[in-house]
Amino acid sequence: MAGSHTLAETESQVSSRLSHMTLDFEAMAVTSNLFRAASAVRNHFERNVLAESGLSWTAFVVMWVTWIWQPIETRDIAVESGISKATLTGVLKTLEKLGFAERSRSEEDGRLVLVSLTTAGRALMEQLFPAFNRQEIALVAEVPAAERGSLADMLRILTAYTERFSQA
Amino acid sequence: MAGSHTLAETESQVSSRLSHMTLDFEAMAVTSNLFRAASAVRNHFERNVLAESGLSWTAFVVMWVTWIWQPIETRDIAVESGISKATLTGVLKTLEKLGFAERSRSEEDGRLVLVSLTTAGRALMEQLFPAFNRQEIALVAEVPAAERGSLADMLRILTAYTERFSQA
DNA sequence: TTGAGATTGTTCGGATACGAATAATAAGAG
DNA sequence: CTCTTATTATTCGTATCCGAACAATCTCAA
Repeated sequence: MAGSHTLAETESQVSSRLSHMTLDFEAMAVTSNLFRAASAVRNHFERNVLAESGLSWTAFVVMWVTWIWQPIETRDIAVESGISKATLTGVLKTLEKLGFAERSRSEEDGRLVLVSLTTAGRALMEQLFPAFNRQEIALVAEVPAAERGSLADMLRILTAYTERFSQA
Repeated sequence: MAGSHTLAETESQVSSRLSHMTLDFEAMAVTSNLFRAASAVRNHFERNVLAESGLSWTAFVVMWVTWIWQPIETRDIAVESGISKATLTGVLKTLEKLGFAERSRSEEDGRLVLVSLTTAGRALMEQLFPAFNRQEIALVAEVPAAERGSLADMLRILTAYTERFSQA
């Protein structure tokens, strides 16, 4: 949200719109920057690492989760990937069409569907994941080393807070 | 990505898949947590603050930017909101249909389109934004006060890094 | 055993989301 | 004035993305 305008300009404009309200600009800055960072980094990775493989960010995450834990049930993939069941169904359809993943009914429980990577899918991940990690390293290198752990921890705190609600 | 499994479990599984590679787990944790946090917080806000107004997260951000800077050119809205021009066209169509925003051709430059909120749109923002900020405050309160500024700064660093590429 | 309730994956409808192509307009060199 | 180039918003095609409704399957108490 803080694009071409400076923080001070934005705060001044917001204040003039809601002069009667007491607003917490620090809280605004955190959520605003959280989403700017996430979408900017996501687009960067999609264009510079994933583009040639034809995978979207979400498709890559689903493949990664499957790769690590296969065979894995779809409900678990959805939770680990942070997407809904409905979205996962579509992504799996895409991955099957590309020949990277395959579904199979569970023997023990007819409601469950197990997912595994194909040989081509595993080969892709073995090539793609190291390239992905190299980009992650370059990205995180921008943050002072002493603060990286703290950054990861604080992000975990934000996630934990929101997930506290969805369990009820 | 780090859902029901612990960090140690995940690292162990990843190592067994790529035992020959040297991986930076700290870098992995930062990007992974960045996206988990962003999507978790986004879903939380959509369900608990935006749902009754019928706005999506993106629609809200577009309305917020327009509200602050109106009248504003669409190209600027796209940059400030962190979405593509193509996406913005669709979101504006939705907001016009809901009666919250309106488009008008620029007098000086026939290529430009200026966007403003309607009376109903401004009324909605005056009610919605304080509620939104209250939720932001509750969320950020989870992070130790002394580290909040640092968190915002580090997120800004990540954004700046990726945007360094897209300018060339 | 049976039937009500819970769980799971899919489908459906509608709204993002992006890159590429496109039409309209503007700017600038000659 | 004109033609080339640049800029802008839209359209198009395709892929997410979610909530709600749904059918299939399982569980477990009566």
